[in-house]
Amino acid sequence: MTDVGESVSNPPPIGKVSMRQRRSVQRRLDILRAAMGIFGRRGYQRGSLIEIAEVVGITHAGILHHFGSKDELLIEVLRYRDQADFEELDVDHLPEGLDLFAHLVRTARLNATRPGIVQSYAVLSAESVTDDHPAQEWFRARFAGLRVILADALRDVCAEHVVPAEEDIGAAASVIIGLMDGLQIQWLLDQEAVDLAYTTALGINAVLASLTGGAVAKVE
Amino acid sequence: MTDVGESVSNPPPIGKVSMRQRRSVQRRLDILRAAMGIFGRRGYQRGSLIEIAEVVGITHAGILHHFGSKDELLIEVLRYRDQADFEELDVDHLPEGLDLFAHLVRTARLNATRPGIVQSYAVLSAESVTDDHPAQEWFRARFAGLRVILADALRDVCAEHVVPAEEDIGAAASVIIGLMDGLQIQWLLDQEAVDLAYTTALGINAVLASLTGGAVAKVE
DNA sequence: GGGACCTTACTGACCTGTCAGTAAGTTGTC
DNA sequence: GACAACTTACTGACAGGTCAGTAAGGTCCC
Repeated sequence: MTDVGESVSNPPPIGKVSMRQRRSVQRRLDILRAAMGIFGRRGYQRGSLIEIAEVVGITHAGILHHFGSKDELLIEVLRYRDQADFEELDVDHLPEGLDLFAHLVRTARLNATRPGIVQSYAVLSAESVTDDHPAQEWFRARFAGLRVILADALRDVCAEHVVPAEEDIGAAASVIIGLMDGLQIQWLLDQEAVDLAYTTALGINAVLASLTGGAVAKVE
Repeated sequence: MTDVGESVSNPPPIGKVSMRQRRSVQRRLDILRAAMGIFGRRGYQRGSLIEIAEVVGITHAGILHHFGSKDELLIEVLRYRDQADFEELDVDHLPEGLDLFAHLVRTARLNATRPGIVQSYAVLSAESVTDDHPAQEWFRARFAGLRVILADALRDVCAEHVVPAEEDIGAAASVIIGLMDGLQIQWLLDQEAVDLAYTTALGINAVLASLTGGAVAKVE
């Protein structure tokens, strides 16, 4: 599942900002954006600091000056991605209840316009399950958090109708996250064959309908 | 989606088999199994021929003698995995109609007992979307084939009830494949938090119910 | 049945390339 | 002049792949 915004601690600049500071912040952003692109296209393992550095126009040692190691850079990229999503979708907090699911479909629609970003997320999340991967804990926590958010929203939606068993709520949350992620991979491999937004909406609506006994309006 | 068996062309041995031939076949199998384990645990990129060779008890050059290159080894591993699934589930042809979906849930139950195999599939399929990945075409073809199989089965199931739009059949097929794959990643990251078989069944049933208007029995 | 001859299954040394990371020097801003 | 933001130059590890050589198996001829 690409992209559900999450608050990111970005300490606001206080007082005067020197030109040097501003340049440094800009460089870090440049590097993060480049890294996101390279990691997306090539994966974390194959994507090298040298490639990233070339995009930015510096040497790979310059990147290590800003981010201590490749692993740290990866974690920062993941954090940055969350924040960027938040801004792009122009929301400052996640919607609740049924609105959350409409938001997810909107996100899928947005994602269909940016394969690079989707790819970075899809590749990294799957890569993270390998032994000792630097992003493993990050993704574990992220999925756990997402499941809670989705479960809350599902409980909301169901409250007015039949209330399903708690285990079904949890399972349905996992299924929605899972189908979004799985569809992204199929879509990345064959964008002609899979309509990301349409299939995502169909899947989410199927889960919602089955949980509420069809008593809920379709999101789109 | 891990594992839907597919017929693999394994030419039957004709006439007498020399000891050398038998040993060679056995070695190839040893290597394939070891490679599957290493690629699963470490990914294709991180998993090295030297690691695989150590498991088998030969040198990495020995592996390259049997398989011309690391890329070729990967493709053979994928082929081998398909074949092994077929045998393990003891089916010689895929079931049709509603039975196919019951089969998918059974597969999920089996998969829950073998994280290594699931991991190899999940990691490799996601890795394959990166630029110039040696398994990209293989996975593209595999997903396309799966979508056709699932779409056929869905049409079967729906035939006795309402017949949905053709695009919804295709989307539903993608969703089922996607949710199985996506759930595997969540499960690999946190096997306590996700019940692979239960969530898979819930997802599949939700899609089936939504497509047929709830007029179909649940699979389990 | 014994030996010549070929093939297969390797090993071990080596080559080339690439990588992350480090240390020391340079430049420009505050 | 102090410090941040670099570059240049390098190291050490490790990767996949090549190649010559070796040991053993199998085949065929006498």
